[in-house]
Amino acid sequence: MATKSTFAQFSAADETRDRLLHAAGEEFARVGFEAASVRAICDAADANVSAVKYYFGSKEQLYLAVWAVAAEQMVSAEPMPTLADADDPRDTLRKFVAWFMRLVLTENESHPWAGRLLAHETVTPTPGALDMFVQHCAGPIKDEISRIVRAVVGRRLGKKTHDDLVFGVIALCVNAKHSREILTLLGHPPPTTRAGINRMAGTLAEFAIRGLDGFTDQASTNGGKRSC
Amino acid sequence: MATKSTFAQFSAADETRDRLLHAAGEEFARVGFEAASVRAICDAADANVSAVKYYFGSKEQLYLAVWAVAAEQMVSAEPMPTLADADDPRDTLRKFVAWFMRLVLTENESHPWAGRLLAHETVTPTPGALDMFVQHCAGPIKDEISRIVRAVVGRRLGKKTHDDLVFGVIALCVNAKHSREILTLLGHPPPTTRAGINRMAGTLAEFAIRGLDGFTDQASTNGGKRSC
DNA sequence: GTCTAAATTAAACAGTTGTTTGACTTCTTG
DNA sequence: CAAGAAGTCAAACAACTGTTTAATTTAGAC
Repeated sequence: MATKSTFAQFSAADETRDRLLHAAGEEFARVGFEAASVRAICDAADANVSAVKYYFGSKEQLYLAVWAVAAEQMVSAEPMPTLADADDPRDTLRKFVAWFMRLVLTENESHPWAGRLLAHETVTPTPGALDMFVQHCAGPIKDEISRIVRAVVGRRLGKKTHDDLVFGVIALCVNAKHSREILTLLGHPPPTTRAGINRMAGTLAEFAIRGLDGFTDQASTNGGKRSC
Repeated sequence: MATKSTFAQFSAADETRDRLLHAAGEEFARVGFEAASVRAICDAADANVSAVKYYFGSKEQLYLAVWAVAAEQMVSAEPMPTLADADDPRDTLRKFVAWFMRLVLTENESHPWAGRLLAHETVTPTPGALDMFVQHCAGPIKDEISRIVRAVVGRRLGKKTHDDLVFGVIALCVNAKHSREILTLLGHPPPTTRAGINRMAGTLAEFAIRGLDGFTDQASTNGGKRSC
């Protein structure tokens, strides 16, 4: 197979495929899997209705293809901060919270679909999609937060308590995205600019650090109350 | 109008209406407004398809009627703890977090639909429904948490910082419900028993109290670092 | 028993859904 | 140039959507 012609062939084929994938990403992100219409997607992609069968097999497989792209886009955005042995775990937590909130709240072209795809999945799970996301994205994030929390606290806690704190930190990071509509109606719309997100992340990181301080060895010896 | 006959007449009429309302609540909560089928609801209610027009006018008005019932069920469950001047605000926060998490995580017959209706609305808002919920349920809860946070911190903070902390506390309370699917896949399913919820609430309340302590007058004078 | 209003019913309406078919054009390869 | 694969297309499929119609049954009032 000649390189030029092969490239041209695949380029022509993949061009329609890519338009389809992009239009599907927009639509699935906007309204979710069920409510998205194959016809609307094909119209937006300037393709025939039967193109989705030709390139992906079915609406469901197109959806999974979109998810694969979205998850890939998400992990290949800004790299996740990790805790090195020499680091101050509190500083790492500050960096991590800021990174996480930027990842979740920023709506740019680097990962335009993941946030809303995930929102739809949490309410209306589709077999396969959520599992893939958890394994590739949520799992590693949770594991790193778990390490950081362990380092900040400085001692082993009961598993339930430890996990509650880990998911508490996660809650602080994702809630603004998750409850965006309600927060807006309550007069506190989430920030969208990088500066605004960083400011909010700073406040919540301090909140989390002080919260975790309540579970250090020191703090536990006087019943969790501050002694000063 | 004779009381007996009137009662019988209205009872007969409202019986079908109530069956419809109940079946609709189940279905709307399960799959959301768009995905719910009028025919499926009527089948479950043992009623004719045209009954929803006869009793409610349209699918949308039936949905709003379900929402009205769900919101009413929610506010008339366990009463919300409020902060009295003489109370220790930290104790009130502990009680409030426990109450809030029970309200959100408990799945009983007192408010079987509200949680999932709200979950669908946050992702796919329906004009009217979310506004009504925010005004009747979310608003009062946020206002009370705002008062409690103000009392715990013991001083006026900047509006943004204050609101961030308020919604941080809310995030801790609602995340387990909100992210239930993901938490389960991550091996940390939210508690369902009253005891389990109260235990988790205890951990998160201490986390929140210590977190807020970082924003007291005392703490701010030494740059947010603990001096002991 | 008659009259009337309330309640219920089956059937049809005009759309939309995802999927499929078979003919048609485009392009690469021999 | 000719064979054939790759891609595209309009049209139809059966199933479903919310809504509406008009006929029918039910039940209480006089």
